[in-house]
Amino acid sequence: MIAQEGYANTSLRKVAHRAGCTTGAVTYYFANKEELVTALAESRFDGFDAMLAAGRDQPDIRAILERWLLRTTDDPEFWPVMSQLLVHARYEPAFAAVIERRYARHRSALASLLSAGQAQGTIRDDIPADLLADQIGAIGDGWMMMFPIEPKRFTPGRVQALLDAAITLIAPPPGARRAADS
Amino acid sequence: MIAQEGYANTSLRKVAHRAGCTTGAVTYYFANKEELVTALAESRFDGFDAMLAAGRDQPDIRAILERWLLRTTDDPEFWPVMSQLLVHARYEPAFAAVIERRYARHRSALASLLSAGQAQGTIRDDIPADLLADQIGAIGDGWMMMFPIEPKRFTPGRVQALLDAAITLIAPPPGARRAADS
Amino acid sequence: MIAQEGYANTSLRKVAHRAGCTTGAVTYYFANKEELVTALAESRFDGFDAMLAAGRDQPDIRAILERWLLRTTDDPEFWPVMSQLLVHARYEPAFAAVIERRYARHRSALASLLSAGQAQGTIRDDIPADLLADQIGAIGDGWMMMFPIEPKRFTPGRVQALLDAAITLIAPPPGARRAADS
Amino acid sequence: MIAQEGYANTSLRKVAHRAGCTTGAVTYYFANKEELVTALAESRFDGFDAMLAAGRDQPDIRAILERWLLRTTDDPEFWPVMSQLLVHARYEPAFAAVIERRYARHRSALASLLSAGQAQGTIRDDIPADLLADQIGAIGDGWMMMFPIEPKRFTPGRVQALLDAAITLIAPPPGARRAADS
DNA sequence: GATGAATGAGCTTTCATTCAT
DNA sequence: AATGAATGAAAGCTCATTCAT
Repeated sequence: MIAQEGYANTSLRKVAHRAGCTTGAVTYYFANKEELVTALAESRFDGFDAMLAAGRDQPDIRAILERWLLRTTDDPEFWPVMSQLLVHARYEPAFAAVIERRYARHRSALASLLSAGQAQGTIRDDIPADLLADQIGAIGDGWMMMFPIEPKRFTPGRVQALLDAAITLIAPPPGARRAADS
Repeated sequence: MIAQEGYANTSLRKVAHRAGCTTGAVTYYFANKEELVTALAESRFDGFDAMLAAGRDQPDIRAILERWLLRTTDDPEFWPVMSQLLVHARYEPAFAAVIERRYARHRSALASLLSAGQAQGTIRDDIPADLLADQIGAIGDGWMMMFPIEPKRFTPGRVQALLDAAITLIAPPPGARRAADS
Repeated sequence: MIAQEGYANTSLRKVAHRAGCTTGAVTYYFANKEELVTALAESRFDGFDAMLAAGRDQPDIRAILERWLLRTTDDPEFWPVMSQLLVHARYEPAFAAVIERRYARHRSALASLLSAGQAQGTIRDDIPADLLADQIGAIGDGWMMMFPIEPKRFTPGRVQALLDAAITLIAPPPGARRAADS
Repeated sequence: MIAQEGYANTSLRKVAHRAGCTTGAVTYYFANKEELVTALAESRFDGFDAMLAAGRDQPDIRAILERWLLRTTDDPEFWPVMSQLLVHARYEPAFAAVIERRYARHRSALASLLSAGQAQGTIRDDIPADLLADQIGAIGDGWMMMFPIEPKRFTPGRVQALLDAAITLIAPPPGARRAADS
């Protein structure tokens, strides 16, 4: 509902109707709208975490980014929903807290992954891992933000190119890599 | 109003009250809410363009990024407003068109700047300029998205570090630069 | 509406319908339900004050009581409305304040009237005027409270008898009167 | 619940929650809300009757009034509950019937008490006993009505003074008493 | 140019009530 | 005996919009 109509146009009535129940049933399970939306946010993050965990055994920064990007085709509503939720988080405190906690966790996971990559020489080490994680996170958020507005720009080919470019950005410079190899 | 209360909590009534006029006056000048919001978006882009134009004579990618980031302290409501507008653009076509047009212009300006930088050897050239522009744009959007939610993470020091890291990401790798210099 | 259906069964919708306008029109003039009800209370008190003022030139305790009692036949909804309002006042502070202020005024007016009567020897003076005023007020409130529940008990004859009895209660005792006469 | 939040703000949900059971349990024991409220009214009257009966052996009009007034400090919720119930009785017939029956009984008990007093010469006999009973009842109801709104006016001292005044009002006038004595 | 009255639809939420379990 | 899911109506209130003035 949120993905298709937007947060502002999503009413409990419409949600109930789409869920095939009455408005009363919705408010029976969720004390109020904020609680419903917060539960939705948690569930989306859970789904995303599960997806990340699926590839935990062989942690690979490219695979992570790829999975994030493939959410687009995988579940084309994931980004639209998340961007709606994120943008409204600011005005619903209980909700903002969820976002903050979850995002911090993702960032630190990403940072430790990058840090490991730097030790192995597969990630450039001229930028601290936490800053790299912030930039990668920002790139992901930026894509997420633009996708709902200009989905046509996210063709499979372009997505692939963006992915390659992102990998290249954080790869060690050829000279440095050579130095590490020697 | 939008920055402080969020798009969903912004009504024509409140806008009128803050503007010191009646609701009727608002609807007199703007046929409907979408037109008002679209006008607001245009004006924000205009302001941003003016800011960019101010440094047009000596185009410097670092200065551009710096100006974008400094919007945070400069006009702390710029990012919150823009993120609210962007996220709602999807559901108001006339409005989405404005975004699309303006963003495309910014991206191509950024791409030509990066392209010039690549020719001069100040920007890495192992990634096509248009892809680099997309990534830089995404980073900017990502920052814009997170700032309203976690403003505390955007301390002046962190902003500076993020800026430096972004510059480093798109700088030519040491080896490549030396090769270009020779 | 309140008189006929009771406070709890009175909705803005019903009020609007009876007033021949939309719910929006009601909330346009009254910010919320409490404000509407408070305005109603004020207006009822105003009406009652006007009625009292009409006989101000020749202040006569019997006439006052008579007018209060005749409200029953005069405007048979006055008591039902007032009792509903009074009972709900406790839970709507802005509204309770109005009641308190207005009642205090009536009580003091009544007390000074009784005091004057005591000086003239037309009112018993073995009970302080303010206590007498409280008792008279309580009698009036008690009538007001019972009337809506058992209107049949308030036949014109009974009302007259109650009035006579009340007057007798506060009249000077025969002995005392004789003493005053001498 | 009714005393604290008012009749209009009392829902079966809240009652159930306070009783530590489910809404279903409430509707299991009481077919509907009116039945619950009626049962409450009966129980309150029962409690009041029990209190009156406690002093039945030595019937004393002052003691009766005193007990009624002491309900205030005894059980400070008695008056607020009763006034809420009474005022709503009008709009719930089954409930109004209970009130009518119970009140009639109290009034006749009071009237016979007063009549006996008149025979003994302890109560003024220039007003028929039934009218006196009505007035005393009205005074009690008036106090009950005002107490929830302005509890601060009912200090122990004031309550005592009101009680004394009421007794004085219905006492035989000094002259008449002397005449009866001779 | 601007007002302010008014509309009517829609919102979130609360509620009494029903009923299968 | 009691639960708890679910209903459907109604509540107070907000809103974008219209329009006569």
